[in-house]
Amino acid sequence: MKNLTFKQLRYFEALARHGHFRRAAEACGISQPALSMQIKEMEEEVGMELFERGARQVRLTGFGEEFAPRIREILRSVDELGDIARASRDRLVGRLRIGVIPTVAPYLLPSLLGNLGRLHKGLDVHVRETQTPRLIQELEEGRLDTAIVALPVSEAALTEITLFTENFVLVRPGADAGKPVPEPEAVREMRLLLLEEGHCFREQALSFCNMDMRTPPRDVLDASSLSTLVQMVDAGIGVTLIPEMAVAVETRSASVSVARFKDPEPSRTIGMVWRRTSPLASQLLQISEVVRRSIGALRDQHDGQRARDNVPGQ
Amino acid sequence: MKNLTFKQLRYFEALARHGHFRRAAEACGISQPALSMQIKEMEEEVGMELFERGARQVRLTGFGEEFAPRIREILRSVDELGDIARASRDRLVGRLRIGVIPTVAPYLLPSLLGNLGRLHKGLDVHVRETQTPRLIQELEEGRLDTAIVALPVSEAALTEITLFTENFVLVRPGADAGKPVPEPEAVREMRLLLLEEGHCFREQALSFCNMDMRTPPRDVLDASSLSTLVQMVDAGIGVTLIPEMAVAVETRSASVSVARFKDPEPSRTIGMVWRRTSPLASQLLQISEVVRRSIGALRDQHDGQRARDNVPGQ
DNA sequence: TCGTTGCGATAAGATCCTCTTATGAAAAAC
DNA sequence: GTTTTTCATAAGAGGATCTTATCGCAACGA
Repeated sequence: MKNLTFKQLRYFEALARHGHFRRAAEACGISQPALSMQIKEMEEEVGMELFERGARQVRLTGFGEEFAPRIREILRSVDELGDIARASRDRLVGRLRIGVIPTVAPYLLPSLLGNLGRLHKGLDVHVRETQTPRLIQELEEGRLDTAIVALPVSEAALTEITLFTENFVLVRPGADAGKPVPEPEAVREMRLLLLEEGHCFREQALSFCNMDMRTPPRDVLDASSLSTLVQMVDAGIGVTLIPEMAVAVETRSASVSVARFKDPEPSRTIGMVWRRTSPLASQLLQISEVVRRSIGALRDQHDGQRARDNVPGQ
Repeated sequence: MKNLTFKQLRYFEALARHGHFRRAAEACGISQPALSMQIKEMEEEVGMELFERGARQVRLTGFGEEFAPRIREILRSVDELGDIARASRDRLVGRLRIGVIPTVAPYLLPSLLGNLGRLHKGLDVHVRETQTPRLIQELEEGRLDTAIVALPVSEAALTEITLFTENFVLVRPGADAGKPVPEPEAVREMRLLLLEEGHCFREQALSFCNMDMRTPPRDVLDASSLSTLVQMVDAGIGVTLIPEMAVAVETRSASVSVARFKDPEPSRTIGMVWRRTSPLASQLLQISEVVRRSIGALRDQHDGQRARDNVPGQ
């Protein structure tokens, strides 16, 4: 049964339908002898006669009739493969496994998932939220299709594209609202609250204050989310830095003040990365556009809120 | 999608399983470039990349993963075709449509169907009981596989084999039991009860009495079954002829007498016919053996009963 | 950083398969 | 009895598929 071919199945089906070699051959677009040979070969392959050649008509044998519905079913399945392929040709479809770092996920995802669902119906999005090193590892193992992280990643096996750059802002207790913005070095002397180890944002914040990773600030509090940090500031425990993106969400229900730094403002660049070999490259570029659009929407929203709250703009 | 081949599907499956071209090729018994080419061709056919070629590993794309289970299902179905063929190779299997004339069916079928069911489990027997011309027509149209009729049929398109020959016996009212057996011509003068037009047995009986079909006997009664004929005789309405085969069943509950004719006894030959082109020929020969065995069992039963009832033997 | 190694892609030629046209044989139709 | 219809067979052309040899690329090790 190893040498059965699709052609033979199609020819079988045509012959069963027409009951006539010449007409069936015509329907298949081949000559009558070609069909005779293929049917014969198929019968040899199967080891049973499939058709009864009468003087005036060709009929399925009882055995052939057992084959016919199964063969039709197989041909249908194969045609369906074609349908699926055709349907997915230019459309982004199937599973998309996307990783996002925790300091981006809660702000970006609601908007992004909404847009993806609207723009790419039939796309099955899986989200993984964890820290950069694990995302990169899973990406390289093929367990993720892409990741949204802070650049640069600098992995030879990965392609990275920039999505946007955002500044960090200082979050202080509401009472500090009017005070001058401290110099980076001055922040070192304040009670600076930071995320726990492993978050790239922690390193970025430390780096801005010119702090070495081996000489941590006086009193660190290892929070697991920006939300916790802001709540801590609100409780008067200290100050913290958060990315602009998080301002709208995190300061909404807290009486804290937000202050921009003087130039050069601290910032981070968020980008998308994927395996250089990924065949999804072109689709991922499409996705990156959707991400930018989602960010844009967030920014507008943020700006609107900033105006209402009288938060210093840039 | 018209040029997909089974080979490609098998190669796809192997590559998906091994995640490695060389090993997959080895598993398929071909060289690595051959596999590369077929996969590439398949991808072109589909219009999508199915595998992601990484530096160190080969993985299914998300799209490929949608294909994989379907392809496995198709391969499974094809293998099943092989299984079915192998299982049916030497065994008589599937549907067997058998036609039987009404003057044989009620006596032969109980035993025959029992034997067929016992000897060929999995054989799906369909029985059609009607008169010879219709059986022959349905046979030639391919709506029956074989028919059991009185020979000869003399159709060029049909093969016929003899199953057995049986005599006709005279059935008279029980009161006539001791009377001498009449000459054939004498029967003509008796009130001879016959089957309705169309039954071959009617013609055979008439022929025995040297009656032309255009000069029917004085008082015909067109019965639709031998059973009816015997009941009529039992009621004293006349006499009839029935084949030996029917004696045991039909005279069991009637007080009629059965008499053999003097040589040459009237008789008929029952045989099996099928299309000369039927691929079932060899299986039908097997079937014919089962029929003979069934007839033999009937005869023995009949002989036993004849001995008990003191019916004249031959 | 530079060979080395492993892997898949590509190239060129041999082989096998499948198709076509031409023809044969058998049965049916006229 | 001749013609027609139909499927099978034969022989050769063309195409598909395989093999061996080789390339290019990336990862790995010294």
